[in-house]
Amino acid sequence: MSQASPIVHKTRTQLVVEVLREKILSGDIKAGEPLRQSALAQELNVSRIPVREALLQLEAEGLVKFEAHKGATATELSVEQASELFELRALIEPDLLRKSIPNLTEKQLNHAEEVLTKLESAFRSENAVNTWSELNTQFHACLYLGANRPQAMEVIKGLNTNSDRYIRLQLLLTGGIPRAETEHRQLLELCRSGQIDAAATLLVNHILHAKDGVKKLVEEHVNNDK
Amino acid sequence: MSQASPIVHKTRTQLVVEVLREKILSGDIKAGEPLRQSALAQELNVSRIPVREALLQLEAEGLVKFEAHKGATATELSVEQASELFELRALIEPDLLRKSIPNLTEKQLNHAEEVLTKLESAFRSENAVNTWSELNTQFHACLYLGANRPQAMEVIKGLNTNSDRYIRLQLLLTGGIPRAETEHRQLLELCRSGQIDAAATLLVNHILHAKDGVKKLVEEHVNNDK
DNA sequence: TGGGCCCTTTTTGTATACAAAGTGGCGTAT
DNA sequence: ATACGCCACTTTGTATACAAAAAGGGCCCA
Repeated sequence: MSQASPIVHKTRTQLVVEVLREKILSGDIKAGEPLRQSALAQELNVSRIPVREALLQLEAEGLVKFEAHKGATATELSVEQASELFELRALIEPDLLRKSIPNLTEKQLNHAEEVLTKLESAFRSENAVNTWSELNTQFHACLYLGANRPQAMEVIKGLNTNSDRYIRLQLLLTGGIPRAETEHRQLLELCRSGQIDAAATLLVNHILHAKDGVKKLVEEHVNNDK
Repeated sequence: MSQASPIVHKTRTQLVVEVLREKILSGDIKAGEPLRQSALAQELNVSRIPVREALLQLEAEGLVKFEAHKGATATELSVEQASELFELRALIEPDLLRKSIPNLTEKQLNHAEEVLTKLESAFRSENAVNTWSELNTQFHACLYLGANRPQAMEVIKGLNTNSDRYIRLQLLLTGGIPRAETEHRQLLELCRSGQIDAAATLLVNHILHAKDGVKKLVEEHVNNDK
C-alpha cells in the first residue's frame, strides 16, 4: 500500500497472513476461537499449506497459539498482558527517543510530520480504523530513527502488533483521539527543538496514559457485563 | 531434555528447527549461507514441508532471513547489532529484577541456585558449550519470576537466542567465565537479601561487561585478519 | 565486442494425497 | 448406572507432485 514497489508478487501465504491478522486484530475472529486449517483454506480458496504457514507466522507475532496435533487458536490477550506491553514500551521508547533526538535530521522530522498528518486525517475518517495503529506505530518509529537501533525498533513493532487490538479500543472508545493528537504534535515540536528531557517525559506519559485508558475501559466493560 | 514430559511426540518440523538452530548458533552454518530446502530435506530425511516450516519459525526467531522465491539464508549479526541486543537487555532486565526481588519466594531462589549450579558444572565440561547459554538465560529468568511479567520474559528470551552465538564467543574466548560465575553468585545473594539497588546495578554491569567483551573480541579478530 | 533477449535449469510456492494423532461416542462388563 | 475400552471420525502432519518464479547461460544482433 505504501510501497512504490517494482511489481510485487505476493505469495498466498502472505495474503492469508494479512487477512487473518486483520480478522484477529479487528475482533472478527474472537480470542480463543479455534482456527481450522481446512475451513480457512476453503474460505480463502487456497490449500492448507499456505494456511499452515500463515498460522505459523502469526504464532510468531503472538496472535495465534499453535499446538501440535491439536490446532491453532486465536490468542487471548488479557488486560494485564496488554498493560505489560504498554509498560515495556514506556521503558524502551523514551530511551530510544533520547538517543535519537540529537541525530534527527530535518528530513526525518519532516517525514514524521507527514506521517502524523496522514494519521490525523485517518482519525477523521471512521472507516480507516485499521490504518490507525499502523500509522501511529509508524509515526513513533520515525522519531526513533536517529537512534539507529534497528533491533529495538523490531521489538517495539512486535509489542505494537500485539497491543494493537487494545489500541484500537482505546482510541475508539475512550475518546483518546484528541489527546493523542495534541500529544503527538507536542512531541514532534519538542523533538524539533531538541528538548530531550521534556520529550522523553511526555512520551512516557503518552504511553502510560494509553495504558490507563485501556484498563479503565475494560474494567467498565466487565462491570457492564455483570 | 529438562522436561519430565508425559510422552512427547515431536513433529519433524520441531526436530528440524532444533537441528538448524543449533547449527546456526554454533556457527556450523555460517552467516549469509543460503539454506536450500531440498538439500536440507534430503540431509535430514524429511520432505521439504517440515523444512519450510522450520525455516519460517527460525525467521521469526531472527536466525534466518526468508525471501519469497529467493530462498532462506542464515542471518548475519553484526557486532553493532549484538551490542544493541545487550544494551536492550541492560535496559529491560534490571527493571524486571527490581520488580521481582520483593516477591521472590524462598522456593524460587532455591530453584535459581539449582540452575546456577548446573550452569557452573556445564562451564566445567567443555563439551556442554551448547547448554551454556540456555542455562544462563534460564538462571536470569528465574530471578525475574517474581516480577510476573511473562511478555517481557518472552522478549528477553528472544534477545538471548539472537545474541546466543556472541555469548558463546564471549564466554569461550574472553575468559569471561570466572567473572560471570562470581557475578552470578553475588547477584543471587543480593536477591536473597533484598538489596534491590545493588542487585540492579550489578546486573547492568554484568550485561554491559559481556557486551564490551564481545566488542573487544571482535575488534581483535578483525585486526588479526588483516 | 558488448548488450540484450530467450530458453533451460534450478529453486521456491502450492495443491493434492496419504499417514498419524487426537476426539468423542457407543457398547459392554462390572 | 458407571467406568473402561474399542472404533469411527475429525483434524493435523508430512510426502509427493505439479506450477510458477528466478537465475544462469548461450545465442543473436548491433
